[in-house]
Amino acid sequence: MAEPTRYAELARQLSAVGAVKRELARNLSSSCPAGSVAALLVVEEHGDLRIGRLAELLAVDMSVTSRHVAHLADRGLLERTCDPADKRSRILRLTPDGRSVLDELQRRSTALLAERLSEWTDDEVGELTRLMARLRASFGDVRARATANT
Amino acid sequence: MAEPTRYAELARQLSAVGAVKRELARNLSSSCPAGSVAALLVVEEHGDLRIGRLAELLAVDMSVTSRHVAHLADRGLLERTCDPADKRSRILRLTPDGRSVLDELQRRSTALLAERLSEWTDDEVGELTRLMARLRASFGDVRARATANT
DNA sequence: TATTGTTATACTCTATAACTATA
DNA sequence: TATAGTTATAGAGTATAACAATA
Repeated sequence: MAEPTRYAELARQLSAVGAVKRELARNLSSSCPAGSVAALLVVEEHGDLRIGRLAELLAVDMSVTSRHVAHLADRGLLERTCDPADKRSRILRLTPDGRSVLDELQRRSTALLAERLSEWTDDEVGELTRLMARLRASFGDVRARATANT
Repeated sequence: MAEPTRYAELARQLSAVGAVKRELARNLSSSCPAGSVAALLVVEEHGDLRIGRLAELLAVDMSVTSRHVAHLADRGLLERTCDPADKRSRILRLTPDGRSVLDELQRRSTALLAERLSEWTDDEVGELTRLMARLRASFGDVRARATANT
């Protein structure tokens, strides 16, 4: 349990991190919208999954996810196959093209971060990444965890 | 200088942190839009400043900032006074009402984070906050630094 | 001429609600 | 009845471009 002022400072940094994301997005200027890329990344990270599960992991409404998935499928970056066990469901899978897009994006974001964070040590970058992942697990995955077993 | 894979992992976490921000915003459900609150926080943090400077710190276009500021001024949370040294400029200042809104929001976000991050130590929360602030300084403030002396 | 700020327009992301198909 | 997904609509956030006032 941390001191109360710690939480206020963290909340402020969370609000301010939007500036970093905007700068990153501007410099990457991908052909694929950022929201769709976020969805693609989750599919890559978690492997095949349903749309509802993807929505939980993204912490957005299923309707939003459905649109992103439709967009990605139209572009051939994602594959929607019917779930034989539940004909209402559709299983999402990354296509080779989808993987190419992510690889390219990763290559460019890595180069950009390497430039901007040249004064950071390996440990510092790793520590920030680890803590952000833990923040997501502690804070953002509540709904995802709650329904992960259904 | 960190290993290349570190940067890719950080980029992924930056993409995913949106989920945390959405969860936070949902649970706070402020009367004031998140974008305007972000602007208000920067004014509080940096003291009186011009709209152009605020736009740099937020890493958004000045037109966007102008709209947020107009919205905040309409609600009486921000004050726009003319700069005597440059009649094109307007100096922004937090009003007592603006401070009240931020105080209330801080109170609620602190309570929410305290609940979700109950297993984090004081040092861990502090370290994440420190690294996020440094990320913002290293990555996001490039344009802001470049024009800070003009 | 250049700069500060505003406004008009368009695009992306999101949520809510109504709907279809299946369980 | 309940659930998985889709679609229509509306609201917030942002960028670009055209504009007004001042430097």
